[in-house]
Amino acid sequence: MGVTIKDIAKHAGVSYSTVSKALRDSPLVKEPTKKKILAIAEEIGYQPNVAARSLVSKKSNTIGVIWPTIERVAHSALITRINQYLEDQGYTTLVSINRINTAVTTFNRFQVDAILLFEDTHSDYRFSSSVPVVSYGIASNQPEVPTIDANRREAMKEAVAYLHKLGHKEIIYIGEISEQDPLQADKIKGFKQGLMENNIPFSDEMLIPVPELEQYDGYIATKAMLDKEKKPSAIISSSYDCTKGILLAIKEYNLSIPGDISIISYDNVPQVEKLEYSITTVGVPLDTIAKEVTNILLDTIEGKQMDQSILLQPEINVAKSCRNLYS
Amino acid sequence: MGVTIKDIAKHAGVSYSTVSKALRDSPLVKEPTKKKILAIAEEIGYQPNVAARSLVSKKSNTIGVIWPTIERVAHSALITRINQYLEDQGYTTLVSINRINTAVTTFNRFQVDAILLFEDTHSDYRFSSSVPVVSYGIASNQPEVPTIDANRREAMKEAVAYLHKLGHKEIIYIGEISEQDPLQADKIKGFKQGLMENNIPFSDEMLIPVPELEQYDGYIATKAMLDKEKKPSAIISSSYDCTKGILLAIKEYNLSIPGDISIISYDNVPQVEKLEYSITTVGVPLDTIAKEVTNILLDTIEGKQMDQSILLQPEINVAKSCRNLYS
DNA sequence: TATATAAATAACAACGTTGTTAAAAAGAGG
DNA sequence: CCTCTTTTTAACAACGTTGTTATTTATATA
Repeated sequence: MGVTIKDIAKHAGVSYSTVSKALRDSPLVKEPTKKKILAIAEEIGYQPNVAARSLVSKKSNTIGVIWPTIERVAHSALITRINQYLEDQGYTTLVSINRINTAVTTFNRFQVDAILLFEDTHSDYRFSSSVPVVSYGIASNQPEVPTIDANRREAMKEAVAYLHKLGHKEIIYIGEISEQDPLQADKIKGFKQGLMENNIPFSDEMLIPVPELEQYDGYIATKAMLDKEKKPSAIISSSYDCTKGILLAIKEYNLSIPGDISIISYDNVPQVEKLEYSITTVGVPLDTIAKEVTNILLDTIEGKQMDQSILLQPEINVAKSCRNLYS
Repeated sequence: MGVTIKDIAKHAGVSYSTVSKALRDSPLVKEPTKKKILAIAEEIGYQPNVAARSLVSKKSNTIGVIWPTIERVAHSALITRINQYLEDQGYTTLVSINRINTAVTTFNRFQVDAILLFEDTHSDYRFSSSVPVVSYGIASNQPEVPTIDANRREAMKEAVAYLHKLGHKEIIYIGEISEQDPLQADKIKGFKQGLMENNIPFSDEMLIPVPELEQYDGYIATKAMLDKEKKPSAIISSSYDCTKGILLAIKEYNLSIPGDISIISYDNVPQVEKLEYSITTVGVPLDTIAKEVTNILLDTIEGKQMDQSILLQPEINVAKSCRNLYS
């Protein structure tokens, strides 16, 4: 085990420092020598030792992702995407599923170049990290940790405004009604604000709660809602999975979209393309978020000063699921 | 940035080698000195440098977990549990969500002490690793990689045998019918074998397919099944989530468990306790799997030779969801 | 009190790499 | 053919730690 540059050096009959330079493609070593060394390295299966390398270079080309709640599937698509972008930039991501403090400590020991923190709830922690930390989702309770997030509130406001522009007044919101989860709470705030700004009176029946944001929950909630005599003209769904369930329920009741009922879905994930209906969505495209987060991580590594808090602006992706009541 | 043992040494007025020993709680340094050094280390916020440490000790006290399919939630609970056990043993886990080959390379560079590989599908890869690899789920196509898994086939056989013992003959299986996914295919094999061994003739209608193993899928499939005139006397559900959906559908049809219909669920996760009904389950308890996997990893690290393939035997957890037709 | 022995601490090499500096080899100019 | 550059390669220190060996200090024995 453990082929080192010294082994390569022996095989090639050069000094190990020459090998090091050849492997890093330094101009300080002649082309033929470089070729030869590279070939030998390949042949004897050389793998650079990160420990040694980062010991001297103080860089590990690794980003630590803290994701304590893997059991909740919420961020997995985003993390996958970010991982890809970082890989393109020559970085490796490593995920820790431990408590925030433990994870920060681990990543500091490993001298990752930056830490990306996903947190779902406002938990009470406090850590010190010599490695820069960027938080996605909700503002960390460490004020010095910059945060990036999608502007959920704005998205919901836009959704309401869009529906109102099409003449909708009986709008309902299907989603998680939780004070605990600030991400969900924010959406509801946006919904209410949107109503207010468009002079639509709010009432509690406009909020249909679901226990979780899964397909199943959307399905059940929608069926219960459709069983009532008074049906809304439009539904705002608070997540893609929820939307899937809503669509199925609507189909089961033989209602047409957007003929009988309009629907706009939060989340801007590529999967919407695959749905049976062409669904209008609002939100920050997953890919945009991934790109932004990646860039911020890279900037942070390069020591660029950044804003403390970045809110990504949502986009409406108009499809055919909302009916214009005026036409 | 970067408090090192040399800094501690200066503060304490001792040599850095003494500090190293004190921090590792070596008997070679006097108790008062140790105390003092520890205090100073704490005070100035010392964090050992993994790079340096593992460079010399060739150990990182880290286990690399390869989990390329984070978007599928299947293994998350198990990974969480394993992570806990390993933490108790002084190990840190790091998860890579990259392709198997990339992940193996990364973990080799990082010199983790062992690699735990989760793979869902038979993919065609081949890697070389100087670090020992243990695979969970399906046998790796690298014969030298030991595999540990739950005996799904046996579990299903036991489920059928149990139901047969209670007098059931109209048994159906609700689950994913996929040739692609060897884990699911194995369950079905067990189901069929169980039928055969108990002289129950098999027919295709006994297999109710679901697109995925989610709650929603179980719900829909069960409803469709209950709409037919001929209802089974017992259902075998192939996952916990599926079971949740099945229960809801049954409830919606005002059928009683086990009065009208019996149910036994695969998966042996602690959450069953929280279900509305007391459900009989079959499978290897999640915790048992986690413990076994942890032990095998630790054994592997210590260089103990192990069997190439370990199949964990399932247990039946009898509750009140299966009716005895003879009584 | 001098000496042998044990205990505690210090010094140093090593791990595998990189960056800098020194040395050797090759070319250019007279 | 010798000197002066320039190119290429070699040598070496450093990164922060651990394990081994050497040195100092304290303790026990005669």
